[in-house]
Amino acid sequence: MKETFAPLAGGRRATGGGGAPPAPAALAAKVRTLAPSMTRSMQRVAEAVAGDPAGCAALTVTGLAELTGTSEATVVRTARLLGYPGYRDLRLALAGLAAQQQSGRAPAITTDIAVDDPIADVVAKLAYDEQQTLADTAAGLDTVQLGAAVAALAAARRTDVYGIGASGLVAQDLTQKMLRIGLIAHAPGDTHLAVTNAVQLRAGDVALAITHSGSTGDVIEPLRVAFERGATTVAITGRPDGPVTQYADHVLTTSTARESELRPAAMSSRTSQLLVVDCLFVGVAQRIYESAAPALAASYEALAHRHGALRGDRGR
Amino acid sequence: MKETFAPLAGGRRATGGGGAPPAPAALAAKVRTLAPSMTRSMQRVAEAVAGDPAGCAALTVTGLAELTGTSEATVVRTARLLGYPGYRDLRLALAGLAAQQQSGRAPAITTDIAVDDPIADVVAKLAYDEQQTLADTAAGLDTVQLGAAVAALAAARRTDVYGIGASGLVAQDLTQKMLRIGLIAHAPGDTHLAVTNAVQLRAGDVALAITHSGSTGDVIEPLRVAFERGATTVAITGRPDGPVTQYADHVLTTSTARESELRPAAMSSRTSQLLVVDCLFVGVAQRIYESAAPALAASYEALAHRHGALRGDRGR
DNA sequence: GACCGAACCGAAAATATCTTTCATGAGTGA
DNA sequence: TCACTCATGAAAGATATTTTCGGTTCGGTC
Repeated sequence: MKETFAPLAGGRRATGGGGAPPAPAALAAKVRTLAPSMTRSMQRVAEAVAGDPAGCAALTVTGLAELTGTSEATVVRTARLLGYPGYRDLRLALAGLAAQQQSGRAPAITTDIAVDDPIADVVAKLAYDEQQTLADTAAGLDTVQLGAAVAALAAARRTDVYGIGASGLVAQDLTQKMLRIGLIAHAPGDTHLAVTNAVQLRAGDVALAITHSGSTGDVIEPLRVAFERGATTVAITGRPDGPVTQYADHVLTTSTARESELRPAAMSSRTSQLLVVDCLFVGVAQRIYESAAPALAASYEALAHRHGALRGDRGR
Repeated sequence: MKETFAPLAGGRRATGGGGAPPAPAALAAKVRTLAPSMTRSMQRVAEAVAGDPAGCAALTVTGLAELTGTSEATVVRTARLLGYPGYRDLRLALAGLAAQQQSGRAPAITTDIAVDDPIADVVAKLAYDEQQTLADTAAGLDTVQLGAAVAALAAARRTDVYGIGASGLVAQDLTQKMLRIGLIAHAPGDTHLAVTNAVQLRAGDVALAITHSGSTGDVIEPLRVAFERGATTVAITGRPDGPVTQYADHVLTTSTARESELRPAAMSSRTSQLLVVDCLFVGVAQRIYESAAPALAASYEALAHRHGALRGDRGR
């Protein structure tokens, strides 16, 4: 009998070793995010869980193992990977998810975009998918990590942002915005430049890498250099277990939406990354509001001026 | 290889003789209804359960017993009385209830982002705003104009995309994607380059200008040149009455969401522009599917290879 | 005021469920 | 081909839940 002590029910559960708190409704997103790093058996389990939360919530660990043709151990492993201490907690979350789905509106499942879809359908489906991506990302974002990253950025002497390809544009977006509120940020255009820059970083600086795959060498390399130089490093990636996280003090996970031939992964990852970047920006702007406010106002001013040149500027 | 393939999870005990199916969300009511027929200890348990479903869902039977100063047996008895086969099922229902309650009180995000908003609120509000922007954009997009622009792009000998600042990133995004499916597109980095390029355009080419304000000279100028050279011109702008539309054969309108000091207009306009650009891209990819398909597949391949380097698996 | 019966209640045994360990074998890269 | 890693499930081990059973309290009765 372990009469230890009442485990202080009300409060938040002590986040186990994982670091990522259990997801409430972001489970489907999490499954998609982590699916690539799962083994086949675990994928089967994850698929079953994501496909029928209500049904799986009614199953014991043994039942789910049999249903998916795997073993109890695999089920537990999957639960762990999804961020729960064990199957019991996954099951609880599943029940919650099922209840939400039930009470909520229809799942509104959309089909993939087809080659012969009329243009109006394309618009509707793309908009829906991106909205979904945003919701997933927001739900799956670790606010603790985010807060830490914000704090680091706000206090940084200078910030380097690394990204290649589509992620490079996101990197530039963040850089532009940071410059606009008076922070020093760079987004080196190519890898060599990035590494050269990274060498200059030291404690108190921040290096931020953006890569969907989590394994883009061109981005990892400068981050590694920055990491070793003592800079605070942040990674924005869709693969929280990818190599890039090895050198990241803080990891921000972007969601991975289902993709189709006509809707490459790059689209949803970009949407997801931009949301994260926006969150970082706003968070930082809050922190340094005193000094950022004039800059923000100045931006306003400049824009208003442009608009003013137009016509009756219906402001706002 | 024991592909026994368990038919259904049915193996579990049938719901006891009770006959009453587990209550979904009417738990609080049920507690009140049954309270009179409960013993004192059971009432304590029922009260705790009804008062803090989320908290109780996190407790084991022992924990709840201690919290209420009763015993496990009493907790189980209470669960039975409430219509569940046992505590385990009550707990599951509790988790569902908690999730429902949580999701129920979501619409508090109608306010602007404040300086002292906690980071979690920032995430929620930003995501919500961007979703709103997407919905607005999709609703306001003229599919006829869009279709015409798609047709022009798909048939173009070459395409120039103009954009400055944040819009410049969107321009680059479109350019990257078009190149990836074998179309010739450029996004000149500065105005002079843009104009120089524009001079080369002629009938059968497309020039596409992206500007939120609709009056950005750096973007209008090259578009004007292209227009006069006989190229088909497209404008993506938030001001369908702005100067830029003067030289545009097709105008695609982006939505302008409300902005606040901490959420500059650039954010929502970017989201909006990207959606439009994605629609253009997908539309074009549909039109030239025959030639684009191999390129799209090749992109896939390249990505898969990257992933392959990470770990061995490629489901999907 | 004392006795009796019934029902409440909790401690601990019994059972079910979940978690961990460990040996095996499939797949991979050299 | 061989060594090696890692996924995998069987079974042991740990926890949680359910049941059993006897003590206790309360209300009614004589």
